[in-house]
Amino acid sequence: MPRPASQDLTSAQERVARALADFERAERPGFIADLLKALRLAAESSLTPTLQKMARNGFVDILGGGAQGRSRVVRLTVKGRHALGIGGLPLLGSIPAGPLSEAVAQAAEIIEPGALLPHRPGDFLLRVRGESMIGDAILDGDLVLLRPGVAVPHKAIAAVCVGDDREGTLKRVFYENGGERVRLRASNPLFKDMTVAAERVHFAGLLKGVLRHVGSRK
Amino acid sequence: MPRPASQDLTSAQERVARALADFERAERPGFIADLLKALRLAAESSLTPTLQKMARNGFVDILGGGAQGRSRVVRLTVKGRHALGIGGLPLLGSIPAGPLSEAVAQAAEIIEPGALLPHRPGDFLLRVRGESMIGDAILDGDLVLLRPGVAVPHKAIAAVCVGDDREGTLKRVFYENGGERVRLRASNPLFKDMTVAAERVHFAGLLKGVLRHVGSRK
DNA sequence: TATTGAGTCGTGTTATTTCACGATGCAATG
DNA sequence: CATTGCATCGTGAAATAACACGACTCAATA
Repeated sequence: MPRPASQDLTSAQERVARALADFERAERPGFIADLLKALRLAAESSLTPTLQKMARNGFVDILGGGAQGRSRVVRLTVKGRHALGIGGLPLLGSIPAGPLSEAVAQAAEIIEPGALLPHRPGDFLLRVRGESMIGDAILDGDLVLLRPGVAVPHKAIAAVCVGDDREGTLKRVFYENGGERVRLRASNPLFKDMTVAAERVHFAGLLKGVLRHVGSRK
Repeated sequence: MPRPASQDLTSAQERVARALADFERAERPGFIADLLKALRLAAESSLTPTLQKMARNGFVDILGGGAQGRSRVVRLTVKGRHALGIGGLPLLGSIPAGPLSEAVAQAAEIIEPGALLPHRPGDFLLRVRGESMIGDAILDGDLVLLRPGVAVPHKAIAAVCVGDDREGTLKRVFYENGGERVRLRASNPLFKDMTVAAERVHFAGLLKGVLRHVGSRK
């Protein structure tokens, strides 16, 4: 076997990385002591040099430490997870024709689950009821990500409440008369436009994303 | 101020929780020593009782420890993040009419970012090109979550490759002649159906989800 | 007013960890 | 065959963290 390049993991490094992946799956921090047990290593000094090499190559982060007695915690980086072929969702350029692992290696991007739908604090989800936005490819049962407290641009889709209406609906927003009046349009042609005074309209949130589960979950 | 119920955080507990949230945002593990510094507490014994109460009430997890010299790492639980009103996306029952915090408190569910689109190892994303699935509310530029290696049910949508075609497309799949032939239908009526022998069809993945970003990301 | 509990601080003990050093076996390379 | 790098193991010393204890303040209650 040729000596692996610094982009790859040596066999021992891969063993360490897999153990770290197990820790991550169990949502446990990667304490050195636990890692030692999982790898059945006798002494901490058997692990540290390997770990330091992995950290130098960017496969893991070593947090804490720096002084004697101060515990370290090891974590896989995105690069480390990628090197194992796990974690994150590969965003492929085209439908994979050959073996999957090959396609994953060519993945244009690896997207972490948490980054799938970028959101800020304050954002919220709403489950869409009814077919009123079917023309904008939003179906009954879809989840929509809404952002309150931001300006709703002309022609954008937002969750709006009119007057004392508590329920509210998704509508495409058009400003008319220099902003005095607001036209609300459902994208289903069966629904008619509604035009109301701007002060009677309350924007609950601007549409930032759409999410749909197909088939049974998981 | 009345003594808070065990479901709420006392002021000191909230301070600790906010510090932990900061750590989480910075993707740093919650070492006791770092926590002490962030809270400007003089001694570790000032923090431990508070932490233990929070752990008993399910706001934080204390990992590690158990023996002298073995470091602990503290992490906010989902309940803890919820108590701070941060983290996770609240799935609301209806559009919030009043103040947002009230609506969030009534949230039917708090969804962690990683659980938004449930996926298994091996799943991958593909960016949809073209308007061929517009009738199924999948637009140009949407991301679709595909699961390879599972059976494609009748009438389900899947990424398919026919023959030597490498590109592949999203199609709705119908089995005919007892499974001998497969009819592939784009949901855009401008595209015609295609019927091919089952052995010439390769399913790259079964559609499990659709994801759309609206407007600029972030 | 007395009581209760939370939060804070300090001290001492003890177990554990990190760190630094050297030594060995092994595989692949030149 | 000698060299190089990796992985493993052992030892010793220094430093630190957890743990347990008691004491104090402060607020809200009964």
